[in-house]
Amino acid sequence: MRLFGEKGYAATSVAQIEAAAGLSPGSGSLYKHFRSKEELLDAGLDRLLSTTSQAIPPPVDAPDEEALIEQLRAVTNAGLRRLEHDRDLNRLVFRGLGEFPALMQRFGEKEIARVHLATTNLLAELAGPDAEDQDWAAAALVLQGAAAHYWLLADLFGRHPTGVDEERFVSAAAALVAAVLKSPSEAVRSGSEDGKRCREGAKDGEAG
Amino acid sequence: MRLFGEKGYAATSVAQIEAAAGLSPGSGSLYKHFRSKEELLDAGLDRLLSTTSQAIPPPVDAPDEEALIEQLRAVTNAGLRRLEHDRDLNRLVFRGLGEFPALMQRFGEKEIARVHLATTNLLAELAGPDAEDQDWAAAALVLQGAAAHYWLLADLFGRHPTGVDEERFVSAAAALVAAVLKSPSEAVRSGSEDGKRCREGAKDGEAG
DNA sequence: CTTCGAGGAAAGTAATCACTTGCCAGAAGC
DNA sequence: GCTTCTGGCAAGTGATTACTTTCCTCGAAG
Repeated sequence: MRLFGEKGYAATSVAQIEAAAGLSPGSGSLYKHFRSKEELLDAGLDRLLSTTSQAIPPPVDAPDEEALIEQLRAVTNAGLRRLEHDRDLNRLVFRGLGEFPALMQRFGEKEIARVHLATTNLLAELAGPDAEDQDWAAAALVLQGAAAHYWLLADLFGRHPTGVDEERFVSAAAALVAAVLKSPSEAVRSGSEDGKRCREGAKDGEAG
Repeated sequence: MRLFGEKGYAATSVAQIEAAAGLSPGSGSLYKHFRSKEELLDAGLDRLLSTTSQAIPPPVDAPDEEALIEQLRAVTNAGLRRLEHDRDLNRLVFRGLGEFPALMQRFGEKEIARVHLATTNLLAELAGPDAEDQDWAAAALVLQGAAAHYWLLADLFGRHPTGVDEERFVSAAAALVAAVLKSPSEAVRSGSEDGKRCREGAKDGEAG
């Protein structure tokens, strides 16, 4: 999975996989364990999806602004660390999985939906019951999308090509979210009629 | 370039390229125009980088909140349209360019830096001179990162896997940015000592 | 009418690919 | 001790790869 993430599925040869696994490259020893290269990808993706990091500190209720921002910074940081922890999986999705729509679908349903739901719930809880009609699902998308994109570029280039370091990014993201949590605009509501369709379905306090 | 973006560089064969170009697949006719497959990628990337969309409506000064949010929505929308317009280029960077660090570097310096600078200037202008010490470079990263990630996932999956449509996303992103522009938090400043290093170097009003 | 060069096609070439076959060492079962 | 099974390796298999060589056509130049 590391090789698939680094160089893509098509560009990784079975011989290289065997060498990385301690087997003799070129010998078909890999086929004593998997019936094909694609089955190996399938099994590996299953394992990656089942071992993704889960827990994130649950939110506290009604903090002051200082604590709120610190909490948002912690959540964003945890998201970045999560992306780094599941590095192979994330790389794989963006680079090599384009030719396998079925596997892509699995990732989209299992992982993206899970993280997005958790982030949505977190924002809704942090905002409190006063702003229940806001489209926190869309706001969560902005936060986690920004984090994912920052990590992705930093991963692709070694460091983020703009030179903005992680601390500055995390601070800016936390400030943006904190601003809407404090003074929610009506524009969030006016975005769509069924904007509040995505509800708090899972009550477990995971996020990231 | 379209094939490279769709299936990746390694997974696209010269025969497929020839077929897509109207040549007879399998014949080496491509080599009458390019000396190698990699030189084709290089030349194609050059052409894509030189034909990226440029102009975005320049910002107006000191609008009220309604107009400000509408402007931010327009900018975010323009960013999404820009990503779609340069679809092949963006796909290529995230999927197939991992094996060519030199080409990656070219994209990072030319394109990412350019868009990021434009977005930073736009935010700084919209915020006005009262909030010049804020880290607009990092805030711009959040906005354009969120947009890029939204587009990327929507492109990979056909539509965004969370089900949040474009309008909701754009509204949420505009609301977030509008909130910090209205009531800037000091946390943006406290992120880093040299947070305001990235200044307004180019005065052309491009963004997206 | 001849010359010629640009560009396309057919047919190769060597390398690499995923994958298979045959063989064998060693541990386990009886 | 004999068999059996697991898992490793060397040596292939045909397919596909990027790329080359050779030949052909066609249109413009002289």
